[in-house]
Amino acid sequence: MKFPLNDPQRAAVRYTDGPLLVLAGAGSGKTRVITAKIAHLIEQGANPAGIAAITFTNKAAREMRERIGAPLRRRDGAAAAPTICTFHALGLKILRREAASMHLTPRFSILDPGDIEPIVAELLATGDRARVRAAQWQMSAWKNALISPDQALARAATETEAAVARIYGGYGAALSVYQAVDFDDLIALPVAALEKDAGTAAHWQGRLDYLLIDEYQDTNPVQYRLLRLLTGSRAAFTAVGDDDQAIYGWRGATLANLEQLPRDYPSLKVIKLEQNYRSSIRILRSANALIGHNAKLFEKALWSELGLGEPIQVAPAADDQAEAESVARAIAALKFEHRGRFDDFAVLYRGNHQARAFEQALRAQNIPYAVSGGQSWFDRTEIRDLVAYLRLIANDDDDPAFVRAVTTPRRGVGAQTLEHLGRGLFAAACDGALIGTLPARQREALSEFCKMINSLRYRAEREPAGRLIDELVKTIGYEDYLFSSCDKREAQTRWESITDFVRWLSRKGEADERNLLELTQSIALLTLLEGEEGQDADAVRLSTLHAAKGLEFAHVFLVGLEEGVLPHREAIAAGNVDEERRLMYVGLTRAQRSLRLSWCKRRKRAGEWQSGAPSRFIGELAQEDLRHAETALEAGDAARDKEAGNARLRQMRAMLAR
DNA sequence: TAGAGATTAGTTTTT
DNA sequence: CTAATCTCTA
Repeated sequence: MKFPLNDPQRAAVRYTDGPLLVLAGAGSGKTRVITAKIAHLIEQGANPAGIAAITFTNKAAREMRERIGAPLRRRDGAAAAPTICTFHALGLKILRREAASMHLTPRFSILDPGDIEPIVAELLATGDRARVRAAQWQMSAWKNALISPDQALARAATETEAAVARIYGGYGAALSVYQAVDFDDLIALPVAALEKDAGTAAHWQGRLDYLLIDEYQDTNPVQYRLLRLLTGSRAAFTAVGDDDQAIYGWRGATLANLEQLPRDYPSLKVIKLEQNYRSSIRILRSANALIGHNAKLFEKALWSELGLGEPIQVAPAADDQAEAESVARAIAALKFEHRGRFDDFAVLYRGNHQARAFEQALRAQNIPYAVSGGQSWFDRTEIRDLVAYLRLIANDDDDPAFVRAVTTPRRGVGAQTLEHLGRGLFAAACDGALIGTLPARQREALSEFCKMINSLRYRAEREPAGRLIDELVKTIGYEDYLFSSCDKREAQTRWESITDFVRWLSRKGEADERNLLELTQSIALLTLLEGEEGQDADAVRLSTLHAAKGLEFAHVFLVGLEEGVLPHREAIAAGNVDEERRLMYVGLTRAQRSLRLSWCKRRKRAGEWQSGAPSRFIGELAQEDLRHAETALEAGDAARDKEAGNARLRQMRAMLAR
């Protein structure tokens, strides 16, 4: 084994006699344990193909694959590799095989929240996006908690909830008409398939010799059920997690899964990893002090041998712009002082929208940066356009994909023609009798469209993915469409992402030896092109706290530490401050050497200046390890006061005008 | 059908 | 106050 392991780590790697829970504190080397354990299992003679390691994000899966890659390849190059993927990717794999028992074609489409929004809007008969999203949110929560439409109706507490419950069943029906599933179904439907048929469960249990699961504290009830079904009575699994880093409660994750584990598995062995290899003593002491304010499930005390370290800086700023500027200056200074790299630095914040001020400030200082999180690469319009074609080629019941494909680029088919076709759009469009009554222009457009899709579908199983996608783009004249529908600059960048996408698909098709139809489904689960994300680029990371989990940086700037931001006001209102505290804990424990906390005295909210108070979490740290910046009144303050007064005046005038 | 102007709604985190 | 969506007009 390449890396030396400490005693508890080694114990966790070697223990394979039964279910194991590894409580891995921040920076205690949990990824090392998982990868070492996979290697250990294989050394012990396990079949690599029977091992699966499950993560929550693609990033984590990729990282683990990279870390496991080397030792595996050295052993026997051609042997089947262990499965290392996200929960959703595993669900997809299972559902592909079990689709029929769930009344689905194996070519089912996967719809993301953006695809689902119009469906839910129609069911609710509303154009109110906020309501639609709330409904999507609610139904997702029900699915993740294994609550059926009937149960939802029965227990709906408010009228709004009842209204959502009434469409919940219809939503499922709509998806099955389209032969489509949503993200939650990728876990829920495999669970249903495995529960429905003992033979199916036995099949998968037989295929899986050993299961490792990362970030166990972030599992939701459906995921736990899947875990139980897959491991069966043999219970050959290792769950790795840290209750102090549970930050996905809002997505249905529940610490009850962690509490429940020893009860469901009386023979469960628990190993704690408490030595931290990442942070200085001061950073760790503060993090421990903070998290001490939460009730704990398991007693755990992180310690470090890395030295006391620098005090943690606490600095107020006049507003978010001033905060960003001072962070940018501090980064420039530290970089100069340490001769380090830009990617030693991270700026972490609660919400994506907070990134903006920092982007501006860093750009002004010519400091390279990379924003993680934010909009997914596959969310770009042009990519969604192409993916609609792919979805339709794979699954002709996918009406939403048909609508998008047939109307982009414009080919004279609009709302009226679609109305004429009714439902089951693709079949209708290919139906000579049905379209016979349409004007010639529409009729020709539709039949040509159908011909193209059918021909591509026929060839998709026989020809390389790359060539087909290339041809598709040419056939539909997408380049011309782009350059005629938007200005040159934009068309250029969009066309570039199209060519990137085409290149990526062809490479992917060759590497995995998968055809276009098989590739189509996995696209829905991806957020980045592999190799993108400029991880090799030397740039300051701007990241949400959620997206920063699992990462580490020499210097961390934790910004926007105000009441209402962190802890977030919604969370305070909902009585969820504990999870916010864990979020802060995650942020603190990302830092290796230096940590700087900042908060804004004022912040603009919906165009209004609002005064802010420092987050209660600052007061919960180890005070002896903090160094408060001198709170000199900045010259800008007076000017800003005046501006705030002006804003109020403007608002009053606007009110009077109405 | 596209583009400009007006109006309006928004702010939590993501597979 | 933005950014995005909607609506109206050419």
